[in-house]
Amino acid sequence: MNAPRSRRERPAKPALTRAGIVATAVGLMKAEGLDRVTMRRLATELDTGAASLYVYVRNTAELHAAVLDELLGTVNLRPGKGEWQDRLVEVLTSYTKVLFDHPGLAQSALVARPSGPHYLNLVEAVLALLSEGGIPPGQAAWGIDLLLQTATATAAEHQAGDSPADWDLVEAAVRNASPKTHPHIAALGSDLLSGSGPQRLAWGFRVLINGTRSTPREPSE
Amino acid sequence: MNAPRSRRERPAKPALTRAGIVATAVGLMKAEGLDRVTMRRLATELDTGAASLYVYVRNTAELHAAVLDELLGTVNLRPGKGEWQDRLVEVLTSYTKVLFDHPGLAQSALVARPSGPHYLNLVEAVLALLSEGGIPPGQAAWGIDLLLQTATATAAEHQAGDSPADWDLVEAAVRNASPKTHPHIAALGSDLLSGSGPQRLAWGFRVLINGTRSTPREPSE
DNA sequence: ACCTGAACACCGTTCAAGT
DNA sequence: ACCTGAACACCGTTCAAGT
Repeated sequence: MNAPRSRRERPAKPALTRAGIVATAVGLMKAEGLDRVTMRRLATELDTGAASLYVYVRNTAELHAAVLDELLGTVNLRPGKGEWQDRLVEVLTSYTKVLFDHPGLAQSALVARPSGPHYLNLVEAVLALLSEGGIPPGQAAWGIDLLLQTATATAAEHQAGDSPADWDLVEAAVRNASPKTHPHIAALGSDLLSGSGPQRLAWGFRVLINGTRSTPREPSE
Repeated sequence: MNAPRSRRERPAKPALTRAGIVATAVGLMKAEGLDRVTMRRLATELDTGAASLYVYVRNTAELHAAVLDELLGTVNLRPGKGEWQDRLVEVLTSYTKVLFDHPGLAQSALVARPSGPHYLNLVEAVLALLSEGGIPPGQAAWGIDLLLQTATATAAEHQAGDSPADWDLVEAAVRNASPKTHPHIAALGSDLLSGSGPQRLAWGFRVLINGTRSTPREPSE
């Protein structure tokens, strides 16, 4: 009890810093989801007014981007042993899972192009694996966007709606497709919706890896 | 002048119907963008209160989905002559362009799974082309998701931010990547960001078509 | 049945004024 | 320089009350 304290015992309001704001935002997001990470809600959490945050953060989009990069620090960039393709799928799956586990995060990754340090580490790790696999550099340079975009979009799609009602609609639409007007949909039927999420995603990554390897960029490009 | 009219000349407020609401929403979206298609704004346009719309529309997400399907009616499903791959890329590019031309639409397509009649027509057209190309049905059934998702995500990414500031950040991040810590990023350098949007997208579609053709689904799946 | 006004519970962002 | 309260201009959705 030797440190001097202010007269009244209070939760000790810490000085505002960008790092502190982002850290609080990450905590709030883990607790309540990204859509609750609003300027006003966050300000309340920090025991201040929303206006004060604008000294450290340009706007809500930038705040969400900072939260995203923080979370990307938890992606597993060092997969186990195995073929380079398997390890690549492992990294991409880890990335997808991080987005998937935090509703709203994938959405924000699609809208505001990530460029934080943890995102760069992810890009580097994926490029290293593509290089190890002998993918031509030009194709790797364009292919990585496709790989990360697919991961991000899959995460955004598969929990954004959240509501199974949407899925019921899709299922009904496929089932009710007339063989007259939509013969191919009718023929494939439930196979269009078959497979678990992870199964389809892993297959999708293989498709992209194989396609990137075998599809040259036009000479003029 | 023979039809009976109400005493005062007024802009003739039409009775509310779901079709009328959606049509007005489409007009509003074309004029001001999807983010202005709010319940309140739309109600003002229809000269009523926001609460009235809830008789015809479950919520904002459903309204946006209806607007999306309306717009999908303008996708070109009957491309010219040429190899099936080229025609497929043409259809997908048309779809991407429709989303791209209407800010916010792609976002909404990612969040609320489309299942309207025009969307089904698009799926049918793409499946027909994959079938014509001899893609095994099982691979086509899963591949179509990948194709449409890539189109949607690309549209969402490339105009959502809208701000070139985001891109400047990415560019700076790539340029400042140290060869020590990020050797592959440094080695590829500007090639990571090279190419026009349409060039990269067309290449991406080829990657997916080639990959879908050459990547079998696991027997157990 | 359909429509309405009012209410509840929120938003992002700016700005003049204070310390 | 940093922080604040108040204001401006909005949101989605629900509900009791009217026609």
